[in-house]
Amino acid sequence: MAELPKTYDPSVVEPKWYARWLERGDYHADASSTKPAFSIVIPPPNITGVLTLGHVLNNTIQDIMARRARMLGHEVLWLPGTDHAGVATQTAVEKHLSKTEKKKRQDYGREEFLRRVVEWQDKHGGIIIEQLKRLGCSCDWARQRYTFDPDYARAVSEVFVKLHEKGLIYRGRRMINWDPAAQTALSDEEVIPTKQKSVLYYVRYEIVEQPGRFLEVATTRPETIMADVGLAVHPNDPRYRDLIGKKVWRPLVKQEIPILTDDMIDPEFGTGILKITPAHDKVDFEIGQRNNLPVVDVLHPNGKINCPEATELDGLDRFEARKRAGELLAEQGLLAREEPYENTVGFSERAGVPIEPRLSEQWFLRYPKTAEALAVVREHLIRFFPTHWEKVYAQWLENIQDWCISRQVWWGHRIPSWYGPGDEVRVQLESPGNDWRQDEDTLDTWFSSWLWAYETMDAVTRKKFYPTSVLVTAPDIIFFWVARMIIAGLEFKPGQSEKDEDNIPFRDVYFTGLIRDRSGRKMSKSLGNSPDPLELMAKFGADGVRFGLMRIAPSGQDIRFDEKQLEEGRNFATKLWNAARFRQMHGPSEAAPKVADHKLSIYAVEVLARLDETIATVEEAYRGYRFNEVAQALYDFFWGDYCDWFVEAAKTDIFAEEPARKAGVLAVMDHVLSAVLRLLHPFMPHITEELWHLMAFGDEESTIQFTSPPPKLELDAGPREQVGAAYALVQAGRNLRAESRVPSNQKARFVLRTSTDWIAAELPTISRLLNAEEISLDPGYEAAPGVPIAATAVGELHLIISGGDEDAERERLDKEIAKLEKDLEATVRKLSNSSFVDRAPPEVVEEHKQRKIDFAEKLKQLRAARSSLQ
RNA sequence: GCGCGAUUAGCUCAGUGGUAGAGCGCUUGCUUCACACGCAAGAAGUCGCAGGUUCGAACCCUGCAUCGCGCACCA
Repeated sequence: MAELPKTYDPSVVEPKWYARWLERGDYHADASSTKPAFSIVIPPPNITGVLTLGHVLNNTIQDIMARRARMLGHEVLWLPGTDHAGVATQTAVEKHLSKTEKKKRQDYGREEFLRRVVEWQDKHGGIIIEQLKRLGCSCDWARQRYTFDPDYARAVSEVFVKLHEKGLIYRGRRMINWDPAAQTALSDEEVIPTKQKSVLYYVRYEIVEQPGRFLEVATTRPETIMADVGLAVHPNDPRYRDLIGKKVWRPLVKQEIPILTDDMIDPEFGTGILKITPAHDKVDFEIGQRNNLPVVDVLHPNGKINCPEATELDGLDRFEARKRAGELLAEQGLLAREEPYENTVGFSERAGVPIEPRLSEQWFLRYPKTAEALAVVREHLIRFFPTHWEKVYAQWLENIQDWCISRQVWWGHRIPSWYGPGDEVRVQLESPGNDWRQDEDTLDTWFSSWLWAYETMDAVTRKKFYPTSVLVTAPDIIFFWVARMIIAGLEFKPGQSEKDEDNIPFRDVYFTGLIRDRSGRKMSKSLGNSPDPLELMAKFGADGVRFGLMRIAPSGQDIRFDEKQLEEGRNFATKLWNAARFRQMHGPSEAAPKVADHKLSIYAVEVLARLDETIATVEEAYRGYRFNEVAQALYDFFWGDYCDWFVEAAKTDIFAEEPARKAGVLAVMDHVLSAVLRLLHPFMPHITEELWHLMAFGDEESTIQFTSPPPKLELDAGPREQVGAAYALVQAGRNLRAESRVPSNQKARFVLRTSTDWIAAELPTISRLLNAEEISLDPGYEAAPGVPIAATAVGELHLIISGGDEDAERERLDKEIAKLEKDLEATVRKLSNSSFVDRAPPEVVEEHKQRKIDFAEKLKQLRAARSSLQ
């Protein structure tokens, strides 16, 4: 057996194992398996995307669940794929072409442009897939899907046709969110309300019937005044009652417009008068409808002013026009004043520019099954983790609006609507004939992703794996994706029966936190605060990154990212490696050690008992999707209980010349290491597989991936109290050493004043842990003045040093006595409180009683020592 | 305006009713025969504020403050 190198090199080991796992076909999901099914569909990353820390977090969690399920004997399907990401991809390609070829998409024409997008997709697509593989994701790559796969695309069209037949999809001229940069309609969800510093202009409108009298109207958008078709006040506003029905002169492009009333006007806002601009505001549009007002549109689709009558403004960009309009009004004496103002403006999620409310002919979906979608979550047919997202979900569904599903981008699923001779419209998959032309628009990307949970599966796969077990996603797409997938499942019923429970897309939804940078900002490309996960993996290993991230990712909380945390993950991997290395130095391991056949030291029993407790903690934490707790429990057990305490204590037996004892200790090490490797495997797949083989815990052909996690041993925990006392003794001794400035490399001598008999047998180990030259037991020991002393449960411990410093020791003892007195007093006070004794749980009272005895005993020891120093 | 989170050691965060925890950072001592990506010891917190419930509150309740995130027809 070759000795393992001192530090573990993940850059070689990780790719090696990943390649082998793929070769073996370990991630292929067998739909005909009789094993219980466990399935996850990946939230498909954008085809042209690159891996972010968010992906790392999200996919590590999915991988942990998939790997654990395999170990537990499930047939696992983790279905991967990518999303064509309409607007996002098109924008990226447009940017690229404008940079490299200085051309716009219109310069190429639709066909050529799409060819360029496909070219781009083939070049950049799949990068992220390779990155996921580097992370160790155990997806069934043979089933990788794409939202543009021919049959997937066909399903998207079919769904459109079906919903149209049901009357749920309709075409209409309505107010929509227009992105002037991408020049497409957007859904409400793609509009990000953003606080903005702007200016409130108070514009003067002259009353037609009373020349010389002006009405002041507050607006943030003077550039749309030319589109004003009226003013409105609240019907009960006494200030303006006499003006209702009269007219005013519209500034900039002079025209008479009426003054009317509407309940929606807030008399408190501005001057209590609203200018009605139906073409450029949703509320104004509604008021206009109610009052039969015309619609005057003064904006081009690209956001430039379209108003030849206003020569000064025509052709200007909307923001320049706003400034200029203000100036013009001022010049004409029609601007009463302007004041700084903060308002909320909708920005396009993709292009990052303010959206324009715009009247436009679009396709809409009236959501089906909203009541059912609410019910399945409220009744916990689908469980959310953490649960508070249920409320957010419900709020959205209860206020749901029709979904604008058409987009004026070229990259997307073409709408299956055909326009024939004589304004005839047909919605169907194939073209009705030669003289029919297809709708130019494409569908919102999410109109294809909402089918992802089942349209990625063929009938056989669906039978075995649908509904999926769990969905792992970030909460920012709860409306975009999660809610819509639930609706799709309930509406299209891809399950094996008509029942909701067979058609919901997933049983559980786990919402991850968002990863922020150190100063709490959201990570984004533009801020440049998003580290490259591949560099991080090169530095810390995929396992180190995974473990480090998971350990600090509490369920559902946002995470402030710090590279230090990944360093800890890497350090933990090295620790694991070295612990295995240490074991290996003492001979070959046993694959299935029978620890019960050996006579075990009290330390061995302790570590085995702690392992049992850890397994219980881990299992409980998994049930609640608390992965950070799993990671922390394993970290604490392995580093603390096993390495720091057990291995150090075990060295007594390892280096002793007693084969039986040595064999026992090695068996326990094998047992624990084998268990820890299996418990850690979902988090750190590569290093655990590597060590599994190096330690020969499985045979050549086997893999840790399909071994079951260790069962609990359920040992008799008899000697645990002794171990606790022994370890406490060691800590007390180490403390004495440090405070008395006996350096770590210097042997020390101790005397323990005790009559406890079992201690004698443990002296070799205790001495080793204390780096003591000698510990003598003396029930009647009288310490010389100035000798450092510590009170322990098994008696006073004295550190023998030449020329003890009486003053220092006096001071130290006083401090310790004072602290003990305080603790004892608090305990006594509590116990003398009859309400506490009567009403607290008996075991708590018992604990306090014991504590009181321990404190009193220690205090007695220390006071005796102190009095000898008078 | 409504709703949801957060507020614990210098930093990042665990901790859901019984003597305040981890890692990093810091101080001190150690290259001690697995590991300096390490070992040992230590300093460091009126658990955001104010009330309440309770024998007992970081934890439960009610306000308030600050930060973040949703939702809403702020012109």
